[in-house]
Amino acid sequence: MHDRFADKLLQWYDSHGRHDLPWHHNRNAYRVWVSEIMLQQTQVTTVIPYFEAFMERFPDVHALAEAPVDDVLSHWSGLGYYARARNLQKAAQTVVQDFAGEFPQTQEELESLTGIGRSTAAAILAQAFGIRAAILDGNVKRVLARYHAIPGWPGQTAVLNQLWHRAEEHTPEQRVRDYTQGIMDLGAMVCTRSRPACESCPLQEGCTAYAQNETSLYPGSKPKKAKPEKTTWMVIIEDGEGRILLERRPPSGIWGGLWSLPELDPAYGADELQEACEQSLGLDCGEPELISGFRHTFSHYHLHIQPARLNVTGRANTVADSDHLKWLHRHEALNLGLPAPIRSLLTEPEQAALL
DNA sequence: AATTCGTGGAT
DNA sequence: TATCCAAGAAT
Repeated sequence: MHDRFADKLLQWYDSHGRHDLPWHHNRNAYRVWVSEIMLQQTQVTTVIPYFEAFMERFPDVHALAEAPVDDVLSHWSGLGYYARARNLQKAAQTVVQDFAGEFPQTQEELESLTGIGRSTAAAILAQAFGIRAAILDGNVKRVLARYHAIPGWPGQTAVLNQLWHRAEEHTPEQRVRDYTQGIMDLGAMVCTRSRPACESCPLQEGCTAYAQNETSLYPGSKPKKAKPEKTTWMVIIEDGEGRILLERRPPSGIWGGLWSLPELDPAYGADELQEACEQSLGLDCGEPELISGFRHTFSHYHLHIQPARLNVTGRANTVADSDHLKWLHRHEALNLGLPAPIRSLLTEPEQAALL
């Protein structure tokens, strides 16, 4: 079936699409792959500076495969969803070891690499190799849900299956690279979440939601749930030389593998922090100085962070440097993979308190 | 199928 | 200020 959808989209893309994003230059599978992983659930404007710095430090798959994991995480610090960074390096090592450093060119082999799912694999095939494959990211979901007036939330399997069917249907044999970029650009620039620019849309003629004047109904929104509230102490413990104690997070779970401040059970009162430091960390500390607390919001819960500063009075090395505990100067700590609010706390404690 | 996993832009 | 939700994947 000859699909006018793709023809109109491609014509629009030629004159109105984005042709000079950083990963469009020196295009190769590695750069396309890294950009696609960074762009998962993350806006383009946020990704650009991270992508530039990452490519400077890890210019190819070998550099990434050989790097210390802390170096990789530090380049991801602030970007969120840190499993992406850990998976990225694992996949780089797989590409080097199992694929002789060359990215595979089949959907199945790409999806075998951790962190690469159906849509990302298709994006790599199309963008890097010009192989026909259908993508279905947030932009495409929005465009297709409106064009075909597909009701329901795309998180539901039945809705998602319909969207995938339409995505496959519209993807052309020719110019898949431009088509793939073009449909994402259309979603980002014209078929936007709110107030879409339907008057300048090349697909207006066939769009069912537009014909019904109901673009705002598509795609269906996610059912909302109240986010639980959690609380924690975070302690900035300094030794006599002005070094701070940092603790590595467990490999899985929130902020997995990142370095953070030691946390103490919120059941402790402010007047029990010295005792808590002694019990949890084996450190003798002086009077705590409380910093204003603030709330950090994750995708699925709120965290009240109550920071406190304490100085070590006894011997700081009762806590030895290890794989999960380190004494570091502030500027050394800032070179690690730190969660955003902890980086903020260590950089501008008073500013962080205002968040 | 439903949860988990971050952060910040946009409104 | 609060809410939604981004170039999703793993479990």
